[in-house]
Amino acid sequence: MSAAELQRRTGYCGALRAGDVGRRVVLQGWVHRRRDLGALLFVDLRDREGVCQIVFNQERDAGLHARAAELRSEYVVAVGGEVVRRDAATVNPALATGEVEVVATALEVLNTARTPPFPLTEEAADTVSEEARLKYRYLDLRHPGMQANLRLRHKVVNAIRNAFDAQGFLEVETPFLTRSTPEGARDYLVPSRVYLGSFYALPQSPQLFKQLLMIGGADRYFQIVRCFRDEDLRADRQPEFTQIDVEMSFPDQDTLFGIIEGVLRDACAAAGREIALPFPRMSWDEAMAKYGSDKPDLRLPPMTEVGGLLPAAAREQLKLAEGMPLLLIRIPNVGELSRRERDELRPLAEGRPVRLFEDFARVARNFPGPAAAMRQASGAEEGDLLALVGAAAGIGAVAETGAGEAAASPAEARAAVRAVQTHAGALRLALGQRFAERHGRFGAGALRFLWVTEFPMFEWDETERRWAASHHPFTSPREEDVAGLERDPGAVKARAYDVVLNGIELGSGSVRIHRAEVQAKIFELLGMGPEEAKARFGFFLEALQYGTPPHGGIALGLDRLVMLLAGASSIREVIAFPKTARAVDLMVDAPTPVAAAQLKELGLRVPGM
RNA sequence: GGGGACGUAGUUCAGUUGGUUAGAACGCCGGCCUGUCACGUCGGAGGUCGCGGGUUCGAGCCCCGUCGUCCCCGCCA
Repeated sequence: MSAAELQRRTGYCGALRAGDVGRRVVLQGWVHRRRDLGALLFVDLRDREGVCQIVFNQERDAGLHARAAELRSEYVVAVGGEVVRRDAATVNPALATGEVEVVATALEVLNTARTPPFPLTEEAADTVSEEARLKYRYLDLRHPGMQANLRLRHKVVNAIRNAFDAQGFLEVETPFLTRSTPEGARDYLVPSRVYLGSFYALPQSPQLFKQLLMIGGADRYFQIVRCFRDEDLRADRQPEFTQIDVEMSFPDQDTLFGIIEGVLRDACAAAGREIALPFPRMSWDEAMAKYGSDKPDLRLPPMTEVGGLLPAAAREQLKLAEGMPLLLIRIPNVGELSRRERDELRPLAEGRPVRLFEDFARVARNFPGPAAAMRQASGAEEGDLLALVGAAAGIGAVAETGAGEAAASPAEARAAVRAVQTHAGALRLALGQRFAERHGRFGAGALRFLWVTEFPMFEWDETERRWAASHHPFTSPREEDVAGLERDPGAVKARAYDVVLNGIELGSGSVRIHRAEVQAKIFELLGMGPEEAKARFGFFLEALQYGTPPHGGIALGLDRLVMLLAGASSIREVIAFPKTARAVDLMVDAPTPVAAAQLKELGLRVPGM
C-alpha cells in the first residue's frame, strides 16, 4: 500500500462490521491499547465511532511488526489492511467491532503522543479528579463517555431546531454586546474603548430583544443562545450557559405548552427516550402545598396535609404551632428503618423552624386513631417510610403576638406557611435522596415533566425592603388580579409558568405585558419611578407604544436538559469546555490579568496595579 | 458572604499514638511471550506529602494562615 493511499481513510474503525469482511481498508485514529504478545501484537485503534482490533504478525511482515512494536498509547496512526472475520473462539462480544479484526499490511505514525496524565477510558469520568479532567479537557473529551455526551447534545439541539422550524419559528440572533439592565443577576461587563467609562453588558438572557422581535412582527422566534450571569455556581449553573429561547405573538397558553411539549418530546426522542404528552399541570399554590417546592420532583409521591386529623391536645403535646401546615412525607419502599438510621435523620431538621417526626411508628403508638387516618389519607402502603413535619410551636400566623394584638398580616401569614412547606419539601427530598437505592425512583429511567403555573407576581425582598418581580418585571399579572395590584401585591398571581423535569427547573416563561400603562404600573410597584424606568428601559417603554401585540414565551435550559438525558449529575459533563465552581477555565487559564497598556486603552485602573 | 468534604508517585488511594528508608494498585520504561482484548510474566524507574509559617529532639500526621477542586445555603429578575 502506497503512502498516498494511507493518507485517505476508508471509514471509521469503530464502524467495521462482519459485512466488511474482505475489504481492504485504511483506518486513522488513536492507539487506544496495545497488547504485545511478542511475535503477535494487537492494537485497539480508536476513533469517534469506537475501537477496532488491528493485528500485526511478525511472521507475515517482520519489518511492519517491528514498527508496530514502537507504538504507544494515543499515538495517531494510519493503518492499511484487510478486514477479516475472527475465529469463533476469538470473537469479542463486548465490542461492536468484535466479530472482525484488521490484518495490517501498512502502518504510518501520523503523530506521537506524550503519555496522557490520566487513562482515557469511560471510567475516568467517575474516578479521575475533575481538576485534572478540566485542565486536560481535550484529552478528557476523547473518551467514549464524553464523546457520547457531545453527540447527544448535538442530536438534541438538532431535533429542537427542526421541531421549532416545523412550527414556523424563526431562529434570530440577538446581540451579545448589549446594555446593562440592573435588575436580576450581576452582569458581565465589557468596557468600551471608544466611549471610555461606558460598558456593554453580556446578556443574562435576550429577554427584551425577543419581545422587541415580537413588536417587530417576527411572530414566532426561537434561538439557541448563550447567556451570561455573574453569580455563584452550582452543579447545574455555569457563568455562561445555553438557553433555548422562545417567544410568540398572540399566544395562548395551551398552544405554547403544546408547542414546547412537542419540542421536548422530539428532543427526548433524539436521545432515544419516549415521553408521554401532555405534561401534567399544577398551580404554584398546589406545588408548594403538596411538594413544598416550586419545582416538584414527581418521582416521589406528594406530601399530605394531615393537620385536620390531629386533635388540638395532641398538637399541643407534640409542641406544634396552631393553624400551620402539618405534612406527612411518604417515601415508598424504604422498609423498616434501623435505630441508627432514624438517629441519622434527626439532625436534618436542625436549624429549621419545623419539627420532624422521623419515627411515625412512635406517633402511631401515642395517637393511634389520628395516625391511622393519616396513613389512609396519604395512601401509604406497607414498607413506605412515613415522616411527619409540622411548624414548631411559636412559629406561624399568630406567633409572638401578645393578648389583644392583631394577628399577623396576610402577607406574613403566607410567608410563615410557605416557610413550613419549603422546609418540609426540603426534608422530603433529603429523605428521598438518603434512601434512593431502596426506593429506586431516582435511578435512570423516569423523565417526569410538569408544568407549574400561576406563580406569584412578586416576592418581598427583605434586604431591599421592597417588592421584587418573582419572574421578571415584564411578566403580565393575571387579568383578574390587576385590580388588586396595589392592595395586596403578594397575593397577585402572574401569567408565569415553569416546566420542571425530575425536580429540576428546566424552563421558565410568561405571557408578557404588552401595554405601556400596565408596564409603567409594574415598574412603579417595584419601586422604580417614571424617571428611573425611563432611564433603564426607556427604549422598551417607547417600543410598547407602537402597537405591541400580545406575546409570551419561555426559555429552557439546554445544558440541564441534556444533562438529564445523559444521566449526568452536572452540566459540566455536557459542556465541552466548562468552568470550575469559581468560574475559572483551568485549560486556558482564564480569567487572567491583562497588560497595563490594554487597561489604559480602555480607561481602566485596577487597584494595586 | 457562610457551611461542609477533599488535596500524598502520572492516576486512584493507603499511611497506626508524631518516630528508622512514605507504601499499594493501575499507568510508565526494559526483558520474555503467536490469539490477546483490563493479555500474561520477570525486572526497573518514579515523591516539593498543595504552598507558607509554627509547635516539637523529630511533622504526611498537631496548630495557624493561604491556594485549589467539589457539594450545599445565600445569590441566580
